[in-house]
Amino acid sequence: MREVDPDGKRRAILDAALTLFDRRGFYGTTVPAIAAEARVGAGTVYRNFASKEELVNVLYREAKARLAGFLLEGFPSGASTRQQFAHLWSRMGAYAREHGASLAFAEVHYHAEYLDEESVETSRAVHERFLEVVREGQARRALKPIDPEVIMAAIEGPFFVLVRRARGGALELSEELLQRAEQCVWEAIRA
Amino acid sequence: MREVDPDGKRRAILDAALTLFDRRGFYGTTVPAIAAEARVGAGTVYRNFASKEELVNVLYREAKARLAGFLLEGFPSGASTRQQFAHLWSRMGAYAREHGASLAFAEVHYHAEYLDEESVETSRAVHERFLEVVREGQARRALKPIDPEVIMAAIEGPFFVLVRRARGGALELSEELLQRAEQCVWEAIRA
DNA sequence: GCATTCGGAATGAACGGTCATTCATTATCA
DNA sequence: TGATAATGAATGACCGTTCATTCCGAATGC
Repeated sequence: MREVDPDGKRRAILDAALTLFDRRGFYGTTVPAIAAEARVGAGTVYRNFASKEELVNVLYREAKARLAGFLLEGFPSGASTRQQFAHLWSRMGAYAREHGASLAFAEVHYHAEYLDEESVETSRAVHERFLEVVREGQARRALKPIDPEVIMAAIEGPFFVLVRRARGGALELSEELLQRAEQCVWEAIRA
Repeated sequence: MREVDPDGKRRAILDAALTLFDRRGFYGTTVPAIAAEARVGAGTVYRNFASKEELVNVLYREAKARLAGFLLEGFPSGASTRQQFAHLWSRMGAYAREHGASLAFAEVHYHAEYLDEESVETSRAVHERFLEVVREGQARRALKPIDPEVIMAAIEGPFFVLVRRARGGALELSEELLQRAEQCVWEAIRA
């Protein structure tokens, strides 16, 4: 089979788009700007993606899937809920450090109107996967027996606020800070 | 003194802008669209605001100030930290219900590049005001003696996630849900 | 080995449309 | 009637997208 995109132009376009969408949002980013950042001609963007909308959707699904894959990598299915939570939290921290822009992108574009059905479905599926982890923790009586959405919000929420403030330069996402936060969040969700 | 803007056109423009910025963001909203939504001519927008940028900044500062004022209205300075927290949480819920768009606007535009120095300063000052409340709770040994930013994130974060999901139609911001969440958050931050 | 041919990849100037903003004109009212 | 408020068509810039053209490496013929 012939290799697709041997020069990695498609990849370069996706990376450039991520950088710019992260900085100025979907409407604030122009296709010529993406092309320039990727060092390709404007036409090349349209050789790889049907439209600016398709581009942002491909990027969104990729960001969501990559995040979910990263968090669940090495997930200790057999371990205690406390240990499972520690795993997820630590992976979240690592992901924020390594792929900050991608993380912010996956989070902030939640339910934007340019997201198509497939993207919304991807988002829903990823969310559902983590709800299952929460439900399992509840079944073991390790987590509070309340609406799983509240548990999810108690985990995601503080994390995203800290990541955002860190990306804005207001604080450093140090190991210690994340560990303090982990302790708080665990006390919020534990049964 | 002559009354300024007796027809409330400035107000109408601000309200229209909030509706549209909330729906499609800053770059996704056009000035003619704001004018149409406010039922004024496009030129009238420029009679009241120097530019689209000034308009969004005025709106942002107004949203931030209104939110802070609302939360601190009737704040029980003499009460226990637990009661102070209950007050803030309940006001947050009321604000989300009454001014959802304004709340989302004040939150999501955090550190957008079209915000000017004055807006950033307003944001910083409001944040600082709430940090002080946290520090007082820590001084009384009612809250965990950790970085106040973590405490703030533990409060704000879950709340904003729930509000966002509720606005997206994924769940209802019921009184019961908010009370469960309040209990979780309190356990996260209490000493 | 070298010249030639070939076809998809890449390009960026050009296009129709829309943007933020202006301003000549009209409407309003003290 | 004069001063101010309001208007919306006009403007120049820039948008997303197209497509005639160029580029480039593999295949072919000699």
